[in-house]
Amino acid sequence: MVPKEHWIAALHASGRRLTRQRRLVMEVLEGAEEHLDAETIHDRAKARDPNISLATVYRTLALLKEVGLIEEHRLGEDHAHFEAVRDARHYHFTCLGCGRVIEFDAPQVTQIVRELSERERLRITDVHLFLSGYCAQCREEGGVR
Amino acid sequence: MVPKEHWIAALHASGRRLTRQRRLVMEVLEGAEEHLDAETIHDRAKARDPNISLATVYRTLALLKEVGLIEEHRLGEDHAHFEAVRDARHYHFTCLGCGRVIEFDAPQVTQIVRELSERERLRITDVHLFLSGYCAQCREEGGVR
DNA sequence: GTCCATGCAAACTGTTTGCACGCGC
DNA sequence: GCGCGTGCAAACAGTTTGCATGGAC
Repeated sequence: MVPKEHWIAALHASGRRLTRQRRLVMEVLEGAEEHLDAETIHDRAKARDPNISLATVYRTLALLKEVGLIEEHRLGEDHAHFEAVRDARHYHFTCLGCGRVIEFDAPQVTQIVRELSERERLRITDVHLFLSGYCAQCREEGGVR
Repeated sequence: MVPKEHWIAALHASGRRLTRQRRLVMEVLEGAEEHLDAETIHDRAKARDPNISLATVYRTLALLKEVGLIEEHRLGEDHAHFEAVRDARHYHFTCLGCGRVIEFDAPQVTQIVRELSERERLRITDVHLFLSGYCAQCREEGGVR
C-alpha cells in the first residue's frame, strides 16, 4: 500500500521531509479500519521496519495531527487513539463491558455547533461527542450495576 | 461549609466510612465553581489538613465517581478534571488559546442519545460532548493558524 | 553539505499500588 | 477491637525530550 497522494502533498506543503518512517506510519494509519493507539501503530510499523522507534511514532503522530491528517481521540481511557480524518464527521460510543467501539453520525451536532458559536462568538475547530454504556450483548450478560 | 446531606447518605449507603479526608475532598468539590483537577483538589484540601495525601485524594475521587456523586472529564488535555454532578446535563467548550471553559446545554443531545440507543439497542450511561477552538477574545488576537 | 529526523535512553506527568500504621464504627 | 482507610514511597503507563548520529533534499 502506498500513502495517498494528498498525504504526501500535505507533508511537503508543511516543509517536512518524507522519511521511510513517516511513510510507514502513514501507511499503517491509512490501512487501518479501527482507531489505533500509539503502541499498536508502532507494532504494525515494526513488522516492516524493526528499527522504527516508539518516539518516532509519537513524533510523526504529532506532526500528522498538526497538519490535520489525523485526529486524536480519548475514548474514556487513559491513552489516546488515532485515526485518519475522513470526509464524514462521526462520533463514538464505547462499550464499558467489552470495549467495542461503535461509530455513528448525528446531524444535530452541526446545529449545536452553529448555535453555540454564534451565541458565544466562538471559532470551533474540534468536536468530540463521546458516549459510553453497554452494548446489546453486554446489557444482557447481567451488567446490572 | 458542610457536605450536603445526600453525599453523606450516599457514602453510608455504599458501606464506606466517613473520614476527615473524605469529608474534606467532598467540601472542596461542592464549594468549587469550576472543574478541578486532582492536584488542585489536593492543594485546597491541604490548606485545611496539611497531611492529606494525593493518593487519598485520588482514592476518594474514584470512590465518589463510583457512587455517582462526581463526574470525570478529559477536556482535551492529558489529565482529568472532576466536578460534582448537577441536575442539569451540560457540556463543555475549551478555548485552545486561553484555556477558558464554557459550559452549555444542548437539548438536541437527548434526541441523539435516544435515537442511537434504540437503533443499536444500547444502554447509554455517559455522554460527553466536548468542543474546542478559540473564544471571542483569542480569535481576534491573531489566532489565525 | 546542510539541517531536519531518527534511535536510544533517560526524564516527566498523571495516576495507582503495597505496606505498615491509624482511626471510624 | 476489627477491618477499612491513610500516608508514604515506590511502581507504573503513556508520552516527551536531550543528544549524538544518519539520511533527505
